Amino acid sequence: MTSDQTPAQRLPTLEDVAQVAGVSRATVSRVINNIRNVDPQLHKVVWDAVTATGYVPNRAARSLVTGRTGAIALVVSEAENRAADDPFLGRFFSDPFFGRVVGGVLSVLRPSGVHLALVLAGDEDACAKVVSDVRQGQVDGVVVLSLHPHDPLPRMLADAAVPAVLYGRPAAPMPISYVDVATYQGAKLAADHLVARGCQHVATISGSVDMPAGVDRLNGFREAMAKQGVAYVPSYDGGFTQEGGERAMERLLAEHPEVDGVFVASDVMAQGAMMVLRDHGKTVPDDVAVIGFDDSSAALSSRPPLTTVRQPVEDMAAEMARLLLTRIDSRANRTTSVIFDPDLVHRASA
Amino acid sequence: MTSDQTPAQRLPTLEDVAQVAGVSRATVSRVINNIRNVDPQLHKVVWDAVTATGYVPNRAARSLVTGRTGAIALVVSEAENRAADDPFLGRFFSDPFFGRVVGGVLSVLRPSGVHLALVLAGDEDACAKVVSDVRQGQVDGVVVLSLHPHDPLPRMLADAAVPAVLYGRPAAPMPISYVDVATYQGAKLAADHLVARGCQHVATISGSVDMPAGVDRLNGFREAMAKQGVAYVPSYDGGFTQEGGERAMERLLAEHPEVDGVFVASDVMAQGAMMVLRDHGKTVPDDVAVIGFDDSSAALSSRPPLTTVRQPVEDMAAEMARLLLTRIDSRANRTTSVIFDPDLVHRASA
DNA sequence: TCGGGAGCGGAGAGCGCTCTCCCTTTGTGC
DNA sequence: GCACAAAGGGAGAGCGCTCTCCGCTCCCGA
Repeated sequence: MTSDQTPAQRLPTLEDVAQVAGVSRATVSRVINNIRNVDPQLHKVVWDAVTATGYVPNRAARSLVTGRTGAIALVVSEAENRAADDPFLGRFFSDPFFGRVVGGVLSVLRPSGVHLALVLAGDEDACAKVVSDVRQGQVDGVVVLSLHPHDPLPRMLADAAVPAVLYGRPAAPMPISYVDVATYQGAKLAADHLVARGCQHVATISGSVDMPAGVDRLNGFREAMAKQGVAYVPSYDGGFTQEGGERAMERLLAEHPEVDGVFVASDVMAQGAMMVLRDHGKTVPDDVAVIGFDDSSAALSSRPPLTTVRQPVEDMAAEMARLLLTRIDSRANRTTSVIFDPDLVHRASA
Repeated sequence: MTSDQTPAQRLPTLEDVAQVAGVSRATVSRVINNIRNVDPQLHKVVWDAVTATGYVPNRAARSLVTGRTGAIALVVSEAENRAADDPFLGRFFSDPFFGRVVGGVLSVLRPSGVHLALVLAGDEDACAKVVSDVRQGQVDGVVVLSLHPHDPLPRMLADAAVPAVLYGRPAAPMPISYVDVATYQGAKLAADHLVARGCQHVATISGSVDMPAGVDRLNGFREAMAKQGVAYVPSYDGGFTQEGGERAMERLLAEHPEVDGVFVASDVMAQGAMMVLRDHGKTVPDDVAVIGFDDSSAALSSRPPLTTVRQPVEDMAAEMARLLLTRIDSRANRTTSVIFDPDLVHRASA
């Protein structure tokens, strides 16, 4: 009664485990970190002692000596000069995308005990902060969701040669790892589906053409239609916003009233486009078939539900985490890219 | 040339700063942590040395001795027995709410250098993990977004007497800190606005009545209408989903076709309700005025844009962080609640 | 039988920081 | 002028862990 004056206060340390197991601190450490050959019997004895004591490694102490923090940052970078009231960030969090990314990343991180720190990088200073954070060992690396084509963060990370993985190909070529979806292939799925439905007059509403996703979705669709023998596809820029999608569809209907199939480069734009179609008395998909891209929440809440090209977001996010952990482990500064195949999700709009 | 073999490798430590400043390590530490009286002149000398060396405290070393990690977790808890394919999490990330919470929390955390770790607690095991994480010092405390009334996490946190702050009053009374919005007051704003518009036949579509938000929004609205002399307000349960809102509106129109004003307990339900109104040839707000609650993305993307009761989410989230940091600092186990005033955001629907 | 290597485990030195002592210096009241 | 207090600053002991040495044991081939 007098010996244990700290009932539930002090957490068990390596020393405690070592004492229970009857070995030295070093051996317990080796067992826990699976280093070198430890006698299998001892191995078991040590693990029993670990469970008996309820030992959990102190990550601060471990960090101190290894120089790793055991944490990576998920950076949501929206850095770009623009009006302070631009609700872009709101719009970004506006669909399951973010949640899917987090889920995918955590599925890889959790088993390895690595923490995920959330960081919002709103301007160039914040980007600089991110870079210095990883250089100063606040985190071991970063996974980046970069929302703008002119975001300086990817370049800064590449220059600093710091462990980082992007979601999506960077706007300009640079030595940095990323995961992406095979956009051309996705656009082809949409094109082939529209043609198979018997659409005779196909058009497309594109995203901003200064973004890789915008360009690729447009060119991919054109190429796929060309393969189907359709030499020309009218296209209208919707700028990846709902209002842009509405305007683009207005123009499209005005200039090509005979249109009976549209590939819209994002679900949000498609939602706007379908509202306009409805206003013009066109039914979807009977008068005009519509296919979106992303499979965001807009795809489900729109009427009718949107047929759309889906990216395997969770898998891509998980791969980001995997790439990053590998990169951190093998201190080599190699950049890698992994490209995933998209799916066509069949719903009512096409 | 031979002395500095590690050009940009080794980060400056307290020792380095001390050497530059010509004082001891202890003094630098005192200056940096603002502890005891240090000669103001020395104070300046030390800070100059800090900037000169580019020193940044090593948080692992600091954690090791203070026993604090300098990190808190943002737990998104959706634990509850239900179908695996329930897309609730997706729906949750489906609006700016999450982003606004993160922004609010980070605005407080950033200046104090505290990290925000994201944790998804999907089931009871994950909740137990959260509790043990904070007991084992993986994080210093948790900020919780609990999505279900039967979520076991709040109770577990309360029982463990661990630093934690909830967003929203817990479903059952328990000793745990939380921030919330004055729901009755918000409902009153909606009621008064509908009456002021001249609505004669007011009804409400409520959320799930097993959730505090559901009950309070309903009762608050009834009470406020009663104060306006309206003894009875027909109400229909929409279960906080878009489909539920649609069904509730269908029933409402069937049973009370004369309705000319509706308070809908969430924007998502209001979006569904407005679609139904439109299908029935009713215009909003001329035939029927609609007021939502939350000010989520649905409020802006719906047609017409939704007049809605807005919670000061950023402020509330910031307060959560503040409460948590205070609680962590003063190891006392005191629970607090802070209640915020809602606003009525005037848009086109009412 | 003996040397040598391989395998296994222990001892101990820190990682960078905070914080408790303790010494020095300066101020203050009689 | 002296005793005492108070305040500023230094020395040094760890926090809990990893990892490099190093020594012991065992096994194998010569």
